[in-house]
Amino acid sequence: MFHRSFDKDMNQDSHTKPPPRPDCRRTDDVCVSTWNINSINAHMPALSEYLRQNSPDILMLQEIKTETDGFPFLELAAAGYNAAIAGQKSYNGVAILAKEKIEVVRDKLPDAPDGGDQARFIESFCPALRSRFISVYVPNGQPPANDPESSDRLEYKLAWMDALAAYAAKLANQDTPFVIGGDFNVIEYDGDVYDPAEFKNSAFTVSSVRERFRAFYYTGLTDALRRFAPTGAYSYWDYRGGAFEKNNGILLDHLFLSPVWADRLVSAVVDDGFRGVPKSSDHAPVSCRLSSL
DNA sequence: ATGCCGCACCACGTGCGA
Repeated sequence: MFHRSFDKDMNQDSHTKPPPRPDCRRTDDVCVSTWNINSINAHMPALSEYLRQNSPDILMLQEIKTETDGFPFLELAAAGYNAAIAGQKSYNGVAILAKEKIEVVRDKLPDAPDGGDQARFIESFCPALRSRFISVYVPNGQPPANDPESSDRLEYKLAWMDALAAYAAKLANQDTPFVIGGDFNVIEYDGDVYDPAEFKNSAFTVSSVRERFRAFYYTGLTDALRRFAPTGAYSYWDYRGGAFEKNNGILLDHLFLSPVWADRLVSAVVDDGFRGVPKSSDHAPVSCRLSSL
């Protein structure tokens, strides 16, 4: 009787779809990540391992700290990745890694201060994913140690963020879906830092910076991580003082989705295991899954 | 108040980062 019944059930189900697999197993999803790598050459082993384990379709990188000449194109190609880069010697430098072919749309933020001399922005288009992907590294804004009263760097940061908000507003009026990922160097809420008092009135928390951060994403963008990460999720931990072990972290890295992608957001997470490995960046990757267009 | 750590480089000291 059991077998008879079983066969009958099978026949009844033969024209229905199989049960959905868990989200993490859906191979048609698009995985998009961002990571402040703090020198791509110093942290290539960790990057290779991240690509092998997580296999993101797109990875936005910041602080690659090299020009094109020193960029590890060959190793990345061996790992199955194309790269678009806006490089700079020693400091800054951004890139976008992609499994599929990508085209550089621009390698400077329009109307950035100093004409965008600092390599903090790169915009790509991926025909296979029918989307733009933009990697940004917002200026730090803190004064240098030898001139703690100066405001030049904060002013540069504010001007840069004004230009970013203006550009996001332009993108919002275009049809192409996009993701803007990067290190925004903003502590949006006091809950995004282990000790708000220590960062009070810093270039990460002052209202002028928070206001510009919101002006940027209030153009209609969705912060992927906010949908899923709890308060107290961090993406940066200082190298000093055992900050990672104490979880003395800060949330600085974000993935912002245009509306079409926001409707397809499946999950988002900080891959904080990659902050714990030896010779790691001081930032962890942030990644999200999107159901494909 | 300072260094705490780790990166790059006109490198054995300095600038930068958050």
